[in-house]
Amino acid sequence: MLSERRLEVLRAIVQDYVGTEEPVGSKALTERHKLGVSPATVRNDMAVLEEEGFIAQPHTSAGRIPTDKGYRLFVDKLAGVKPLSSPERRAIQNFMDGAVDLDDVVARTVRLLAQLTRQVAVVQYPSLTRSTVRHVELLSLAPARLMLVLITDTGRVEQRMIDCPAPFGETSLADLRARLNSRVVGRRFADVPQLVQDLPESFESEDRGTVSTVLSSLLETLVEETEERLMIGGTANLTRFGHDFPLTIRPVLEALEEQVVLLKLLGEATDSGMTVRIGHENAHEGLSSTSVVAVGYGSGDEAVAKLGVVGPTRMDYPGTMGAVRAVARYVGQILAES
Amino acid sequence: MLSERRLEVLRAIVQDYVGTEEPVGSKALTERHKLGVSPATVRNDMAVLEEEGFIAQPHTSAGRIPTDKGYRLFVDKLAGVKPLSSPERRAIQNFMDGAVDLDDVVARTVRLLAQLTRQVAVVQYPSLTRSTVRHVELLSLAPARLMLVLITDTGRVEQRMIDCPAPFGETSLADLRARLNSRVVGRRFADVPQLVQDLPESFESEDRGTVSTVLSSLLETLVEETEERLMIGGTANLTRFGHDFPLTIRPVLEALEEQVVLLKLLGEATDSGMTVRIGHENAHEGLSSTSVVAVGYGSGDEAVAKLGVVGPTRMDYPGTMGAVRAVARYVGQILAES
DNA sequence: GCCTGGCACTCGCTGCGGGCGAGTGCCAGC
DNA sequence: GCTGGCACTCGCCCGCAGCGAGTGCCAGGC
Repeated sequence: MLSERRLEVLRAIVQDYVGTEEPVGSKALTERHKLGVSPATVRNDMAVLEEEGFIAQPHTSAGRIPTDKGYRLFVDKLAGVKPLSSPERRAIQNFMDGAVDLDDVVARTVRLLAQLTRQVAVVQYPSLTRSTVRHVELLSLAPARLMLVLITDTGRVEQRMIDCPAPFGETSLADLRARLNSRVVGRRFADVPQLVQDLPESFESEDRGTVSTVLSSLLETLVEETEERLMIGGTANLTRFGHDFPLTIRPVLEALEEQVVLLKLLGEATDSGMTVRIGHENAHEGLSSTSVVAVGYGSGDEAVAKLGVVGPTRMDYPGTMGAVRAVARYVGQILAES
Repeated sequence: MLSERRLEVLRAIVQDYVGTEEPVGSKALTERHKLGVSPATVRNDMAVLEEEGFIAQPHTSAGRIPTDKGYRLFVDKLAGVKPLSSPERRAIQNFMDGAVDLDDVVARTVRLLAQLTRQVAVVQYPSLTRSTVRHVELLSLAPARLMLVLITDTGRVEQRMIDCPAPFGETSLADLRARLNSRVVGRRFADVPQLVQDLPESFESEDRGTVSTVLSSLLETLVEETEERLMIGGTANLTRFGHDFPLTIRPVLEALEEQVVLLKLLGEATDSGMTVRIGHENAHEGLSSTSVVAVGYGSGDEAVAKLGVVGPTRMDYPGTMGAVRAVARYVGQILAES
């Protein structure tokens, strides 16, 4: 186990390195932090920290920089979550309050997060699986052509065309619409399949085919749209990455364009509480020099989606975590209100 | 007026520079192109071209690189549009044919364009103003709460909640729905306001308020949603920009995040035919070292939106223009079919 | 036993100077 | 008007030396 002071040294190294982007040496450390010991002592501590794998030297006879493992320890044990300042809180409020619809909420959230953290922001749209149904509508566009519209409690709308096996009368349509809604409104998407399972049976045989078609279309929509969308922003912040970044930035931009990768990334985050993945902890190769800070957000007590930021492993973890948490809470509130 | 050969020299310079990314000298030129004259002659021609502002030297005693003006001349007079190879055409077809809905079409188009041109692709969603109405639906969610759903011929769906001043009966609702649709289906969005102007008058006085509310909501949707959306992709290609790109890439990423900027950019492109804006011809500061190749596309004879790519001024114009044009045509076809 | 000052050593960074070579401009000749 | 020749420019590369931040180790002191 590392002594108290050695942890303190690690904390100081992380803080200084994050601030200056340059390897930090023993002398500079004792000058900038009141450790109460001499550089020589710090050097000994550093040697131990290096042996344990928490810090490393880029070259012999250069200062030390934290390793992924060092950041991990820092995040787990040494750093708290830094609450936002009240001007920042007010800024969030002002920025978010003009949002008019779900797209707008998500778009504003992305911009806000990117600005607050000065990093790349990723916001997942509220997932359908965990949402509940507000309304299901069926429109008759042509005698044998229907349109299915699904409205969620988070304000999202999905639509889909249906070609019916046989013409479907207005009354049957109204009937189906009414029964469908009475069963599923207010229920979770995940529960819908069971709830509608026996619906076709209660219809006349001539309509049964169409009803089945409609239902399977509805279920398909549920499945398909469960693959979730997301929005990213603040990619320009990648240019603050470091000096050598042609090589660094490229794989990151590529990863960011792969929605699948990002969704997986957010998906890996635990449901509750904040998740921080540092450097190689990220499964994706291109993100091995980045850290991901993610947290779930939701309109009620449960998370319906996640948001977070992607930045260099050398990032201000307490500040970033504070911003991510604050934004998630606020977005949750907004969704709950609407 | 420049002689035939001098134009030929300019063309050779552009081609070589685009290929090698390095200033091109007189000797290399005569070796790689059969100009039939000696390097000395080419030097004289280069001196003239430089005096006229078509090429420039980064440093004294280095090769020449084309200026914006040089590229402009190249694009206008010297370069054709290079048609795609048939494998490329087939690739487009394969790639686009699996698209299931409008979002998917746009998403695939972006990826395709980015891959073909190896540049940043920008695709605007089909604009509502020029689209026509396929269907308007009104749903009653609660006694005094309606939902308006608007479906376009390009497959786009917009929805909006309406709080009514007074409860609105099912029959009145059906009536309004029918009359509304009979007036606007198949018409252009731009024409809708006139077409529905006198609708409230034909209703009972007790319903008139609600009808007006619904209509104004409809008109609002039209106006609001006319502000168009777009999708971008291939930003990772920015890393191929050049050697010095921290400074180059940053303003470009920033500009790309400003949807307004991009929309303006595409908006400036002429409606028909391809538009190429080179370097400082772009109004936006951050894009002064990029060129934009844009073209309109549409489901019928008229353009409903635009798409294009953003890349370094040093780009393969004939190839890029060919790819952009081919993709635009193909997307147009797909939209027309659906 | 732990901390400290001292000391020799490492090694990346910077600046300097010279040689190289691609490229140019000019000029005289065809 | 084209060409070969020639002197010149100047950016780039390379090697070298000096500097200095930083290290590891050691002997001595609390």
